[in-house]
Amino acid sequence: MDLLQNVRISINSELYLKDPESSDLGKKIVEHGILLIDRVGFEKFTFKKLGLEINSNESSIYRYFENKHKFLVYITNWYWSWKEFQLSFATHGMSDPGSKLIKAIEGITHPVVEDIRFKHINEVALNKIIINESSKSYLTKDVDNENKGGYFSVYKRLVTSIAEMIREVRPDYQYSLSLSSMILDGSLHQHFLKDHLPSITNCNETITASNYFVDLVVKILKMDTNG
Amino acid sequence: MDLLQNVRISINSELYLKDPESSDLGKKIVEHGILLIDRVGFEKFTFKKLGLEINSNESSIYRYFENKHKFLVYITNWYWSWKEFQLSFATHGMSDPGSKLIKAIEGITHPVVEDIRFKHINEVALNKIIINESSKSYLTKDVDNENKGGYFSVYKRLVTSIAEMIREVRPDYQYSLSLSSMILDGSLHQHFLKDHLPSITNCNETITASNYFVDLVVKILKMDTNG
DNA sequence: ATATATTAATAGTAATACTATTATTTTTGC
DNA sequence: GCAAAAATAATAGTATTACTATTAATATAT
Repeated sequence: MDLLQNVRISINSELYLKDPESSDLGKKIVEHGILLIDRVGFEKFTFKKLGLEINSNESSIYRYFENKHKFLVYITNWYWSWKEFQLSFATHGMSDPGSKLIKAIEGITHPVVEDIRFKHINEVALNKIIINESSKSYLTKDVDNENKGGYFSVYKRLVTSIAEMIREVRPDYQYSLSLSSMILDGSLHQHFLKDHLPSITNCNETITASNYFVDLVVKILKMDTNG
Repeated sequence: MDLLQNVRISINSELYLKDPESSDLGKKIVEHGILLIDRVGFEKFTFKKLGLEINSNESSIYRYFENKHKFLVYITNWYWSWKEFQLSFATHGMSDPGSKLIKAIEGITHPVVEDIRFKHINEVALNKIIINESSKSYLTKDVDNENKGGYFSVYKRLVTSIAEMIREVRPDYQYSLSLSSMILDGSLHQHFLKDHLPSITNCNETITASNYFVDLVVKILKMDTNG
């Protein structure tokens, strides 16, 4: 029996009216919602178009999600939960803080590959959404309220975990949280630049964002690289 | 005579239909447009509301700007042109590459203060827009076209200038462009976190974003700090 | 087999993001 | 000082968006 079969990403129930994982329609909404946002962008994405896409009705989608903003927050949370899970799996049992931190940074900065365990989620499309659209989920006038409602707690927990790994390597480093949050956000930004404004990044197919960020962290924390 | 009196920020003429600097109404549109976006956020901002605000008509504003997206790109360009000007002024004549770079990074990362030379622009409000809304100007499906049209050339030039300063300090550093673009974007991000998600940043009123980024660059480039 | 829950269909609303036309006011050139 | 031109304001109209409300049809569970 494959233990991983039973992995489930659970999401703050404030973000939906009816759990999309609880029905076929719900899963279809999430699956094709991701594909549609990736295709047309968040601004042009509407529940009406999504309804057409899945041969369902706009009003049926509204029974799962209040509005498209909450849908974006929902899939963003899914993504970071999934990343968090991957990370704890990849670094589990590692005793050397240095290698553990580097492993974590590589996990965060590397391009995403599909995860067959979640059939209705296209992680590659979702990752593109995270790069192009996810900042729109918090760059709003409502951010303080939504923060209180726990909308960003998964993301914050991930930043905190990596900050902890940083402090395990270098306890006297003053800026572990800022460095950690900068790596998460900066990695998305460098991936965006590589695709759209390549003249202002050194990252490309050969020099990866991973290379850049690992080098950065090694230098800042003055880590030994045995080689 | 004050030489600075004659400073003018000139903006890519593709971004407007009629130069807003050329009339009182145009300046009023820019002035109150900035204040209104700062107040209600870019999503809720409309030309109709702006018309009401300045006792003018929606259709009159449309004679200056095609749409609100181009207005955002316009004021973003204004901001980066202004920053670029400030920076070249502040670092002018500095011969030591190290102090020059640090001066530049401080200029980029420090909170903005009002510039009396531009009466119709509230730079503090504009800076808040840059932090909260400016990424929406390039996180669109049209970014590649708009990039070809030169919409982001000022920003790219600024990234390039700072990357050059980095290479003057450390010519063998491989990632000058990525580091430079990360400082510009990351600084806005840390300012945002300080105001809205303070649990995932070390930046606050006493430890500034400037402190963090100067320390970061000094460590990455292994710069001598005489002290 | 019927009650209950779920989904689909239809209709409707206020607001958005514009365009087009006409009227009025302001500027300017002579 | 007056006519022509330019700029602005007012009005009206459109397709789309982001929903809400109601009713009808279908699936499911006991």
